[in-house]
Amino acid sequence: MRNGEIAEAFEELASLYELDGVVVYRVVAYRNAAKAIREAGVSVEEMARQGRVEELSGVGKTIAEKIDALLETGSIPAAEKLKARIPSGLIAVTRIPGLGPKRARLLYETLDVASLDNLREAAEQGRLKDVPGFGAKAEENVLTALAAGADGSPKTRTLLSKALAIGEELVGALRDHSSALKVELAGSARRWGDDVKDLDIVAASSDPAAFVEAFGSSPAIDVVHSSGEAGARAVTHTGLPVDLRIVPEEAFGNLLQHFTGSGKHNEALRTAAVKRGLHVSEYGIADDESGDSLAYATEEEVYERLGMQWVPPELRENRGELEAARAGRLPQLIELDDIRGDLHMHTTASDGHASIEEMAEAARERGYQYVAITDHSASHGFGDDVQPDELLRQVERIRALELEGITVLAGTESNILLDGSLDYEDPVLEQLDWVVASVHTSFRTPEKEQTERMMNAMEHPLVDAIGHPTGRLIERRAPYAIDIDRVIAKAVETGTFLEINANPDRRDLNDVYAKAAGEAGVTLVIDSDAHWPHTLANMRYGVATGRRAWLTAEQVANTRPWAELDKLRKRSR
DNA sequence: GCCGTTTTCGGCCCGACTGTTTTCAGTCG
Repeated sequence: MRNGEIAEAFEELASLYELDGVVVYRVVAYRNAAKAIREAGVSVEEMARQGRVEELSGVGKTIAEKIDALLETGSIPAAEKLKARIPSGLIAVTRIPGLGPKRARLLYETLDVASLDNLREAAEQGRLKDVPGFGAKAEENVLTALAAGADGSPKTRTLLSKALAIGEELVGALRDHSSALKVELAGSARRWGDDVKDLDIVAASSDPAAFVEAFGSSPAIDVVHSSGEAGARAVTHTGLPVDLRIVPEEAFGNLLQHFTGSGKHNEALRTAAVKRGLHVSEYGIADDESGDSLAYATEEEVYERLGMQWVPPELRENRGELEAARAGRLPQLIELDDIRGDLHMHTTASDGHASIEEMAEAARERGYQYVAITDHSASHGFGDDVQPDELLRQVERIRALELEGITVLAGTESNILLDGSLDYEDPVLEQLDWVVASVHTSFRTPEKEQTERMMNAMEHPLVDAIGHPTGRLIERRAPYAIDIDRVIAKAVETGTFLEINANPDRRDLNDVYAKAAGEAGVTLVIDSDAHWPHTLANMRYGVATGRRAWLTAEQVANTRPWAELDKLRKRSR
């Protein structure tokens, strides 16, 4: 069973217990365990088999036993028992704004509301407003939410690249406002997560009223729901919620820290601070001993006051960054400027939209020293295939190029066939400078075969890197079934690089797997997979994933000049 | 239910808002 599926079972269990009314800390414990399982980076099923799940922070004896039961029988006995008493349809009811577990439970007990359909009926018949603690307003809010399309599913998220396009535009315009003192994008966008629920903008302004007014009349903003001197809540034309918060400049550091999150990072940071008699909020840090509360203008000062290094936003997920920051041992994270070349891109020979020269020139303008042209291969289909003779002609053209200031490498993104072999013969591959191997077919192959397919490909002496190793498309397609631990181990053993594909729809390897790979000693490459000259700029999403994976420049091959990278790969061993 | 620079028991972040209330519980971020 995959980590995500195990995590989901515990999230459901937490919701059921919450509806049952157990002490909140038990619910929190199950949710924390679910998060730890989801982000484990290695197979939790495998850990369970080895009796090691309690090594995960947040998993103790009780939850370990429940994991065992889940893996053995396919369900958690406690959850089955609860479902006999509490309809699981109530979980959807708790996702209606304004309704939480307590109120959903009350509706179940008084009105027999066990699903969203029941809820709609009760509200339409005017029965909701007579329940103690409810009123006309509550009933109206439920009907409004249902009419607006609330369907009890978790909130929709927006791909980071789409959210950033809007957020950077908004922030840029607000910085130009005459009253702007400080303006920053916060929240998960600042942490460079895969996707975001909303945009958080924090600001200091000499004239908050005028500033909020300017925000509300930005071209990207559709409706402003509420606004005042402290900020505003609005929605863009694309339906993305945006929160603007304003504080005095002297507390800007506290506000930025608070709204950058993550929630889990802040929670852990505050819990640790309380033990030292310090209380952290978005307004300042209160000290039990002196009795006063101090505000800080910068985040650096906030973290310093709490006795630790400033934590880069990409690391703020409560994955060990607080311990590292206290010990002064945060890694020196890779930066976009460290990248020397891009080793995965397409041209019109396959499904790209520009020539070799256009791609190379755009890369040179970005300051790169080298690029590899890696068009799709012989079995690719969709009319985008490149047959061996065509590839060899492309190699000749590349060798004959006369471009100043950039090295163009002849490469391929060769399909990994079902048996793990590539779709070019070795004599063809030997003519190339760089080989990326990727899975583009048979996504639904069972895990064992899919894993062995990829491991076989890594055994090939000419395969330099595996492209987008899990095949996921964020929000659109789940990763194919693959045992990532075995893939990582094989990458270490064979000296094959694993790619972080920087396409913002992919970001594959993801942060969790890339961190596991880095820790195991895998060398990674970060590539744009560009199909146009301008999408070479997607590199920043890959570097962000690398930063979220705690990677240093040292661990990423293409931070080196080509001659050095060349010596690092398996064919030079 | 988990966990330990205060602890193997007794805690477990902080603040704002809403709607229903005579002082606050529940929800949300």
